[in-house]
Amino acid sequence: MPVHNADISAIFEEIADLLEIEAANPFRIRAYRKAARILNELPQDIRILLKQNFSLTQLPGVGDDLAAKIVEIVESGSCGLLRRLHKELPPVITELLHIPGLGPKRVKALYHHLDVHTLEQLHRAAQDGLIRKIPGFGEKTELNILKAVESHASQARRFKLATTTQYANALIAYLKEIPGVLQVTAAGSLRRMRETVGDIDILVTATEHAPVMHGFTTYDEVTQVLSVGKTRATVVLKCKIQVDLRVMPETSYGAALHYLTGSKAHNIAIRRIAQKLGLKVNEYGVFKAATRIAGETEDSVYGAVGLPYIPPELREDRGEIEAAMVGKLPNLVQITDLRGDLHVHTKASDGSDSIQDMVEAAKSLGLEYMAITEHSRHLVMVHGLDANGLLRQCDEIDQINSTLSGMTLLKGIEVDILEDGSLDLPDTILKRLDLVVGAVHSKFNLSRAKQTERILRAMERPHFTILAHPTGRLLENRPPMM
DNA sequence: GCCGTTTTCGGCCCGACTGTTTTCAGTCG
Repeated sequence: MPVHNADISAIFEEIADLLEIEAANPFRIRAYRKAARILNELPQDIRILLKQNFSLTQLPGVGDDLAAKIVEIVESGSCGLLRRLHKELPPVITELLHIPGLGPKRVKALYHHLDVHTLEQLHRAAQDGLIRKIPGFGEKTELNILKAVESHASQARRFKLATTTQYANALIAYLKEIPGVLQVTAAGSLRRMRETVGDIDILVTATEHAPVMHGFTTYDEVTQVLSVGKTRATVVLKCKIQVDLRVMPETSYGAALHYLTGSKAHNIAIRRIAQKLGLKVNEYGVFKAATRIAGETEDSVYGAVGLPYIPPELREDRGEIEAAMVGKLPNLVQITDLRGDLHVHTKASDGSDSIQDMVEAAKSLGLEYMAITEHSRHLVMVHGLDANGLLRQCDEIDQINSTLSGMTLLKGIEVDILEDGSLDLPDTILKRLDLVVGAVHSKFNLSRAKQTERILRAMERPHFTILAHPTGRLLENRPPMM
């Protein structure tokens, strides 16, 4: 069984969890977590890097010790430290850390006092009223644990960006109507445009706190108020998404937006830079001793630590800070940069509009070209086109093209890549098209080698132009092909 | 456990809210 980067990352995360329960040096724990994150996001395969004699200590956060552990895991599939930790603590105990309200100290106490190490045991202990008897725990804590365990099972962990944006926008519009509210902005992973988000973070600036907190916690989609203070509150919406809201003075808007946007790793890196400059960065601003020197805008926060503005989409501590330091931040693609669309369906297969409707929509977006790419016949459930249907559509496209100015319609197909790597339509038909988009829609679980061979074979066909959705994943629904 | 334009040793980001331990630890973001 080959060891993937993600496997090593998972082992380091588990070690960090167990060390945390054992109350190990917090910085040692952080080192394991940082290395886990780096490995998880590393584009190159560790096994290949090792074969090329790459020195692992060149990776950020990886020193001699962790490099040796990575080699150990790649070679043996496991890690001695993790085996030792498992002798002291049952492996499944780390799942308790994922219950909101339970951290390492409480998990350790639950294990030592009640021998609880699974969710089921935790649930039973809470129902039996045993938890409140542990020193440091009380009736309320026990009730919160019970509720958390019960909702944990049914709760999806992350939500798609597009879905979350709808809920966030509705809430933002509502908050803007509250008297005294000046600005309402979505922050967090939503603002960083991550493909999935775990919760919604909202920043509000207002002349008064109280009306905002009252309005927020009584929003009619709120089903649970998890916490509410003077400047911060957390609720859960009907759709099960958690929302964190922070109310800040207007003068701290930039610093608060930076803090709430994250990512956590990016913020830590920025704070470390500030520290070296003798400054302190928090959500209220950038401080030199007790004097605030920046914080009204995000620009001012970055400026105070000697950096240009870094767009939210890049704030993951994946090299953007180093790039910013030397003036080499990339220019992000803007929606206005898009000149055409090469993957479009109409109601001829599983779309919902006519070609003409799609042309109008493309024109209104300022596109210069658009390819019509229906599914091919193999996808019966979406009325994929056969050769005759496709040829008829080609005639229709020619006809519409003759009436267009300033925009070109292209003839295409999203042709199925069959299990053996052949395409779902013959070359004699495909050669009449402007482009051929190939895609896998079935047999996602072939072996890695077979799947690769299948796709490579398809790409070698003479008229093949573009490979669509290369991994076949559906976010939160179907894992990528491996 | 990592790291170094103050350091090869001594640091390591910062603050809010909750519940319970009557002054603060634990958890979270």
